[in-house]
Amino acid sequence: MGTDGIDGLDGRIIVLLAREPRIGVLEMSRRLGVARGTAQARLDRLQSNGVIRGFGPQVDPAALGYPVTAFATLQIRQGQGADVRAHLAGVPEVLELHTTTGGGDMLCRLVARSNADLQRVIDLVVGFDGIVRASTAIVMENPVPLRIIPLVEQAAEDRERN
Amino acid sequence: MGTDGIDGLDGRIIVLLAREPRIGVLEMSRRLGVARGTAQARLDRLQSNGVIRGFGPQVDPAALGYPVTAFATLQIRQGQGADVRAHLAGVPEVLELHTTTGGGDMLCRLVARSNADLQRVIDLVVGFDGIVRASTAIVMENPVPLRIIPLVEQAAEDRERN
DNA sequence: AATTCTGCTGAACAATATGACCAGTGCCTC
DNA sequence: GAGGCACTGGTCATATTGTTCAGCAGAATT
Repeated sequence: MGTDGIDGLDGRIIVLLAREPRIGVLEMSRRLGVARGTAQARLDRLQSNGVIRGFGPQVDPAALGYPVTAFATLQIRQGQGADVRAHLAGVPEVLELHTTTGGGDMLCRLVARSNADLQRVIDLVVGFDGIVRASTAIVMENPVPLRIIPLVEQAAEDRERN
Repeated sequence: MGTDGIDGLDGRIIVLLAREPRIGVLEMSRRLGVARGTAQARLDRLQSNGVIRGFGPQVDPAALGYPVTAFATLQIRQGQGADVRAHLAGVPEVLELHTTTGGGDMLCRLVARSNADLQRVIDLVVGFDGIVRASTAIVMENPVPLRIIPLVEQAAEDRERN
């Protein structure tokens, strides 16, 4: 396709947007030293490309009253995958769910109101027929919060070097 | 403190913002049926509360050329935690890093350009002195992408019921 | 019962940003 | 050499922003 990847200007747009998300297109063009139309067009393209999925608010579960995060590895009974997915999609405390290589394994990210509440959430999650076994790891620290900037910069550099 | 949690209007603001992130405060107030000043004040409060951390662009690693995601569980040698954290923070392909309960365990999210490239990333990640053992699970599907809306709605309902 | 707080309303204002255009220019490809 | 493409720098009318104001209702305090 050739539509994949980003160049240096795209990279700078994303980094700038990550640092100061509420700036408008005009201010953006000033910072980048390009014409407003250019910034506009690049931003439109990044969004229709799917590189930038959106600008949804980043909500902190802790501030919502859910300070405990955990990852659960689930072993699924053969053929029950779809049911389990539907079940987990219905649990608000399941923030994310992946199916991974190896047998019928899934990995999900959970949050809870407290360590005690985590027990309730886990029971809710694994108390379902298709789930054979579950092992949970509680998050203590988050030294590297979810980030994308370093990867964006690397992708932009790689593209530039072509 | 009592500053934790959100009420129904806060919840509707977040949901609305998640659905149509680029709308302004004025449009927001129209949709919610409140005065502009109210919407303004609520949004400001949500941000200074830390409930909304920001509006950074949500970048899709796949569109950047990194379609492969994996989770790696790392076993760390006693006392080497800080070094390992610093090492992993320097690897762009490490999108996220958590320390979890149990021994010296860490869980990190990785991306790579391909399955073959994943080998390079893993070598990069685990080729470090403090890391004793690593096990990797490659993500095949992502039935529930990272989400927060259901939790926001539940938190708002819980608050309302008081 | 009176008072003070707090949050919401509805309105105003100047300043700014937006979306939509346009002609002109440099670069690359065919 | 002609087109196609992306960028520039400019215009325009319209919409939105940040800020401030007085008024009002309900809750809590005195």
